[in-house]
Amino acid sequence: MRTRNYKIFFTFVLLLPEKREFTSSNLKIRIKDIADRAGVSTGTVDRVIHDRGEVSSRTRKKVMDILKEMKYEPDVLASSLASKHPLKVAVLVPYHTPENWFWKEPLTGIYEACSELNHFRIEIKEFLYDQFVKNEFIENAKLVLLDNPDAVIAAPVFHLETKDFFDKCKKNGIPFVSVNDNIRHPEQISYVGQDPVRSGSVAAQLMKMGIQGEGSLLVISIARDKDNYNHILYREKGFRQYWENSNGSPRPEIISRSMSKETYTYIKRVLAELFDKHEDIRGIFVTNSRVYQVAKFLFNTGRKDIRLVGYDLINPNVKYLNNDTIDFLISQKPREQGYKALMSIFNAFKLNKKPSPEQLIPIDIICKENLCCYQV
Amino acid sequence: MRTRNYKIFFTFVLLLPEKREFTSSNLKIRIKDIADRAGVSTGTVDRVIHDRGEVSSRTRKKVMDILKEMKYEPDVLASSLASKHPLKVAVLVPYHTPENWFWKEPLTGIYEACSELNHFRIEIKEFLYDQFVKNEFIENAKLVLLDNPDAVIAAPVFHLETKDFFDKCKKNGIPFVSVNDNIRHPEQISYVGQDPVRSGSVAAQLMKMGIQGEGSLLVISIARDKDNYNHILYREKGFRQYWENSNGSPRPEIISRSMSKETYTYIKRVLAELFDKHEDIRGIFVTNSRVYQVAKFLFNTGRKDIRLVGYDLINPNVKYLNNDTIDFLISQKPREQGYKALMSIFNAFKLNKKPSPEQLIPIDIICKENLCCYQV
DNA sequence: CTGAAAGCGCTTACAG
DNA sequence: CTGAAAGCGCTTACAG
Repeated sequence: MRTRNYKIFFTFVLLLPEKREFTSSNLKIRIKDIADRAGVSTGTVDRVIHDRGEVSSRTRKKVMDILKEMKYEPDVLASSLASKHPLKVAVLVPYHTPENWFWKEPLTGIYEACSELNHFRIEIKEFLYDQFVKNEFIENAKLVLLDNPDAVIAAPVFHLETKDFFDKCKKNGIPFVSVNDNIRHPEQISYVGQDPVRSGSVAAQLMKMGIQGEGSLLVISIARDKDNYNHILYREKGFRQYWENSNGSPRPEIISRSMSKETYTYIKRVLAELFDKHEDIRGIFVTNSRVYQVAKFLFNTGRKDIRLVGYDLINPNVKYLNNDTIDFLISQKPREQGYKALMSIFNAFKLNKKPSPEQLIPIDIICKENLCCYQV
Repeated sequence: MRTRNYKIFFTFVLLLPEKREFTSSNLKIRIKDIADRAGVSTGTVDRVIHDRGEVSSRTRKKVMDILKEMKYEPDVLASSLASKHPLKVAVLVPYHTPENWFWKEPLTGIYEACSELNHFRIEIKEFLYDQFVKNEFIENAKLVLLDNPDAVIAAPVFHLETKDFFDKCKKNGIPFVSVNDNIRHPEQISYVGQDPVRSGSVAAQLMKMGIQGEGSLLVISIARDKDNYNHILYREKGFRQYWENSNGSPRPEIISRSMSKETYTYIKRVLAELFDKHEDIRGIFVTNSRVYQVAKFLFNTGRKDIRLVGYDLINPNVKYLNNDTIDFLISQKPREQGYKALMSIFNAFKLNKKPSPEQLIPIDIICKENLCCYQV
């Protein structure tokens, strides 16, 4: 008689100086056990488990029932070891450049997760598009579908087109995870990203710490198209909400201004006008990563008295954080997003664990002093 | 002829709209390949790899050489599947109570990691001691050694005694990871925790944002014994360093005061005296989790104008963060510490990956608005 | 539609 | 000190 492995599980005894130990108990249920019980072969059980077809509906039903009854859980190790097919994951995100490497981070996170899951065979295929060119998105989305991956990770930069793409994934039976922005597709297995409204409130609280007393605040949104706009709107909303909810303290005047061009000359002119018009500006909240443009203006004009808060640890921002022009940056942790997205897919496929539908990333506050810990 | 699996590896081609794919290439090296090459059996290779003895030094040498030459990497899946012995990890940390649950978190992190590594057989055994009772530490340290685990995770609350314990681990060939506090034992495989000096500087920058202009700052250290003292000293050092390095801006006077009793009556009296003596106090930095005691004082005396920064997301602190008495808390992320500690051990044992000797945890800044993201 | 057998890469008694 | 063989739990052709 062979020795069987025991299933390990936790006993949570939390009496004080007590020890807690893993306790071995009930035998692990194997495919063989299911097969014996159902009076079929392991091959058949495998077919049922993986829905490979070629099983009579009667047998199928019987096996399914026993599977449930005995609470079968697959052994990922054995399964991966025996399987010849790797898990193919397609990643559909904007590409990055040395100047704008924000979108490099989710990829890095994905590869990080991948290397932790080294032993399970996972294949990543990248489909990268220009974040400002809708057609490139559409083109790449098509390629993804042609490639027929097991799962998809996508950043829904273009909302309508992404919805369309997700619909098609659904039709082809390909599960998908949305990162960084949430279009709330009913079939997405998870959203991994920040709560933009909340991050606006965080910005507001940081601002409040820095300004004390009266004065007005500027909310600057710099974006050359409306497609990436959702985040911006939500962030501003959160920023305003904060002041509305904080009773007692003096409420500053909040002036919103959006700019449709990203050139410094343009931004500089608009800012100069704003400062002329409003002499009591105490702080500026920039609703996305373009905060460095505003920082440049403040730095060049020697306005050290203005509090400045914005988003993302991209290089130009870091530079102005280090010379004290930007006070705080809020990180979207794009790397963590990628990491968690891939992990969710792995868990869903290999461990049959459904990820929680909304995986909110913490809103990290970065200042000059703690910056080093976040730059790996 | 059987079909061989190919080893998967990354090609990092970062040209722009290019796709990046996993490319299959060189065959994975198996024990069998090594055995063939060395003219021995797989059993012998296994003995060499795991240093199980019973191998002639000649054979051993030959196999070792080939192992290196062919860059053999074990297949964890197969190895775990075949192995009967679980990885036994002993955890030596203070126990927690409902009021003081800081030390619950590393355990939670460890179990989190454990459940991610579900399929590999890992057994955790807890050895918990009263953080204020040296003898309990010593007693539990002995028990750990008796238990003869494969690896140890320990929080070096009592420095000398921990050194002694680590020495014994070394002698018994048990690798150990130090969490939360670093006694820099030359043999520890890793330290997982924060940089306390740096966290003091972060506190200082947050303080600076909030105070503008002149005034003095209080640094309060509340600890009833000297054993946990290292952190406190380093944090204060970082706090002072910040002002020394920040030129230009007005430098506040910094008044340090340590309290050896934790009772509110005592703390209240001392604080009242300090406020009497120094009328221009603008902010208080409390160097550990006892910040709630100071918050209580400020709250009771209606001093809403004082900036307050301290450590750790324990319940009483969270309460005062939520009512705006504490402005910022710095989190030591004890859960993440536990998580990383266990992962390091797993990597070291199963994947032969040496962890980096110092794994610094980011210094997270928590305020009322982003608190929710950090409370899981 | 179903089963028997070989195989994934490693570890483990067992025999010598 | 060494090797041959069985086994970990699953998947995969192949034969019927």
